[in-house]
Amino acid sequence: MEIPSRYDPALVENKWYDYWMTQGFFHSEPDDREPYCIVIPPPNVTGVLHMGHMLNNTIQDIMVRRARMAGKNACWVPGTDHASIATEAKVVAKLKDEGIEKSSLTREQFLEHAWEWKEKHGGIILEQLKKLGASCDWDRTCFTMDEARYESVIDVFIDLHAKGLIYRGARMVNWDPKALTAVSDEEVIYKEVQSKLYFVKYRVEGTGDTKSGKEEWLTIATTRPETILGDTAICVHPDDKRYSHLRGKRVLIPLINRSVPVIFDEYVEMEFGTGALKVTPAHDVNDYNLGLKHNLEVVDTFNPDGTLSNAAQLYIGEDRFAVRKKIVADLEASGHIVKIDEYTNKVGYSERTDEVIEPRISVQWFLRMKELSKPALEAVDNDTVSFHPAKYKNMYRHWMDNIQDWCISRQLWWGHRIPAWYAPDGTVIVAKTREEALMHLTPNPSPEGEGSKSPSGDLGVTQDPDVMDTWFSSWLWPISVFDGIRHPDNPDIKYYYPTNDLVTAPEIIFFWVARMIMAGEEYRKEIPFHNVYFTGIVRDKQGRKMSKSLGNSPEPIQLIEQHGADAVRMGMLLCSPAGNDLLFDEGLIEQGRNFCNKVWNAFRLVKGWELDETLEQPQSCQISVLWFKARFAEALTEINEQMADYRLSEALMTIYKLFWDDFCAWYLEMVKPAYQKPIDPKTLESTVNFFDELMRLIHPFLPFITEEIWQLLVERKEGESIMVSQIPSSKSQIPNPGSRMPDRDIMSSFEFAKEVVTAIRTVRKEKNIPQKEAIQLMIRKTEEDLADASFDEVMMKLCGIDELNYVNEKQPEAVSFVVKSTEFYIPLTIQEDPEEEKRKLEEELAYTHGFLITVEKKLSNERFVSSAPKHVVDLELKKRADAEARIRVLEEKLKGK
RNA sequence: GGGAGCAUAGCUCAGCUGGUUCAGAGCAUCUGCCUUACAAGCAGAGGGUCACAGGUUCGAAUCCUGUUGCUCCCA
Repeated sequence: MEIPSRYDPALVENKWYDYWMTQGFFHSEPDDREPYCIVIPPPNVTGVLHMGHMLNNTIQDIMVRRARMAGKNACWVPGTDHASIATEAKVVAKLKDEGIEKSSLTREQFLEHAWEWKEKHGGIILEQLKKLGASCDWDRTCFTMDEARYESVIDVFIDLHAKGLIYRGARMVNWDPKALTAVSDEEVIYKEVQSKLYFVKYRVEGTGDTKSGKEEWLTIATTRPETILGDTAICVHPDDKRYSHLRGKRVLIPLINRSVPVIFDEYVEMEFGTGALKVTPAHDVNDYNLGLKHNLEVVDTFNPDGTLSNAAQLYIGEDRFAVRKKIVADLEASGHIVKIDEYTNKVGYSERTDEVIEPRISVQWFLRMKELSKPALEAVDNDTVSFHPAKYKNMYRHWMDNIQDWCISRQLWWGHRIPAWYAPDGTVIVAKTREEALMHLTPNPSPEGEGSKSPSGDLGVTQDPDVMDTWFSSWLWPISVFDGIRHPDNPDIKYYYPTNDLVTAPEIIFFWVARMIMAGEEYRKEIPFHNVYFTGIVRDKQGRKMSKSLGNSPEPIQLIEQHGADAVRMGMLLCSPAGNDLLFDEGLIEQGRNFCNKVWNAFRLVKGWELDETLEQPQSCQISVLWFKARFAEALTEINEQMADYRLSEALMTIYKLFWDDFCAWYLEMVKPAYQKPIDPKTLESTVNFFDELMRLIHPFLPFITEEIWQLLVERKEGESIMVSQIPSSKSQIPNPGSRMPDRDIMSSFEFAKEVVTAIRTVRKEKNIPQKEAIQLMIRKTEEDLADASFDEVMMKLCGIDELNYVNEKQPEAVSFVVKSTEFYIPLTIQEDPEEEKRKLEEELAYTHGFLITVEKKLSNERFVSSAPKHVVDLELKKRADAEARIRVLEEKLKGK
């Protein structure tokens, strides 16, 4: 036998991926078939493949491959995302390593470096996805900043501005002092940190400043003493008796002695701290709102990079966290610190740079969300877009109901530049090009007034230096990959849009999913996809999120190299119940690998059979074929239902059991010829067909091994491939022609035979009868149990029975057992222990009696009989009859002991 | 602080609008086997008051209420 007993994925995976590529199987063009389309959640150009990608893309690949094999025109569009902040940070860091400061470069020079970086690193993940087997249409690969996508984003900005949905305004934004840009609410991650609560006292103005006057102090509690210099009020609750005497009074800010008013507002929690809150409108969102309400002064004490500004008066130019330490020391020295408590609070961090976010007032561009969110909310509410699992609908609705305007500008260079132009007089024009902007500014522009070279022509007009939030390009993705913004009627967008399924992580339901639905409704008047499948987060065995910093994430490519892509795909899926987080364990990949090996060895067995054309098909094989056909059809229905419900891991488990248990452990053992004996043509043909069907069923999950075996199973022509073959369907199932038995009867009849086989195996084991030693079996039927001999030959084969007889009498010199209400005897010379036998029988009898009692209890309950549905009552009646029959058999058997 | 969800075997999870011998699956564990496809295997076995306390019902893992514990989202 030249086929090795262990499957080696390294030998086959690249071979078949190359074959699929050269055959062009991944590419799709519109035609008259039904389309099936998925757009990939574009990975960052900064990223490398991590476990989350592996899971996410395995799922997409399974769905695309199934659709393709179901005869649909399947198209999976890949691409990458420019990741504005992350990429810019990487490029800045890289330049710094080379001794180049970003500030020393012009915008154009910097972007050259950025593009260079993107060309070098941007495609890494896509290349890695190929190792996983991803059947993306690589000819359609997109990038959020390539020409078509870039222009689409600009067009949309201009359009939404024209519609009055985009506006510019001063707001408190989440400022990232490291990246020097605003970020959206969604990009702030709140982390619990151990910090301190400082109790600081402020002197009430007009007390203690004359010799006679008694000093009076007001103590506040704060976690951010460095912002004290920006305080413009102290706020207390109007009902707070402790402070009611301070109405109309002012207090002095420590160290700088600025006088600020004491204000009263119900916003303050009396129980927290001292009940007195310092108000710093420039540096806290809530304080900002309080400031608006009470018309407070705004003193911005920070520079954009998080150092203190001139307005702070003290510590100018020093970092905010250094100042925190210093000011506490100074306050302590000046006697303003009352006490310092340990305190746990939540602090916002930038998702991209992990820097502590500084709330800051600045002028930004915003997108008004109320109007856009309405149709998008409806689409999910009425299941035009279905979420899987559906529990995310609640979360979605809640967010959409409380939606805030979207801050879409970022103070960065890498990205889609905001198409807004400023004239020296402050006029703002949104236009696609400088020329267009100039046309708006000067009704009759001079013909030579082009470009920045002629200041007289452009009147000193400058373009907004900022770019747009990365998600402002991602939200167009399902449309823009088909160029449907610029060319709304092109054949691709008309054919593929709306797409079918989106597979993504729940973490970006607002960042991305919700906004894509909005963009779809706005620009196509149609949803972008019918279904959204939310995968779980990949965690380690201890439930920790996998991350680079923890070092608890395996290197995916290494896993693939070690165990094969099929095994990795299977391992990931086995631990990913729909919508739940998955606790990844390399042991699961081993399970996947073991399964591949099982498939491989089953193939070795079948391939090794020698055919004898002259042989008749034995009855045992005939019935075995009929049984497996029925079992396969049953499993297929189950798998189809599970797939339709997006329960992929369950579908895979059904497949696992179908192949391993039903096909290998039972069917192959049933039809397997004796050692070195040939097989008959009918059985071989059926078995090869089963194998073929099983491979096609498994292929979307394990693309490589199934292709390898499918190609070796029978002679294939060049250009043939399992990935473009038909997936088994209930329609393709031929109802068993040679049998008079319906499938259901074959199945139940086999279940009975299985029980008998198991019982005989137990007897063999208990009585120490070696496998080689043949035994006799006698069956004593009862009237209740209609004789069914269809699997007798199968039983004989599986249990090493050389003689099988039906009898009417009890057999004295034999081991006996009961299945359902049929008695079986195996004649034995060995003496068995009558006491032990009796005990067992009594035990079983007691159990059956107990069971009968519970059934009779139900049946004697009139309210049960009258109110339960008929089929439930009938079932109880049948249970009673079965139990009674069994009791009769057992009792009779016991009498003889 | 506001909202959502979860709690079933050692682990990860199924268990639909209450009703099959309903308490399940896979893994892990234990016991036998190197039985000629596979020890990455084969044949068996054990293991759970369905978080806790009430309630509704002829009947509750399933529906309701409360308690406890955990997770996520928003502020």
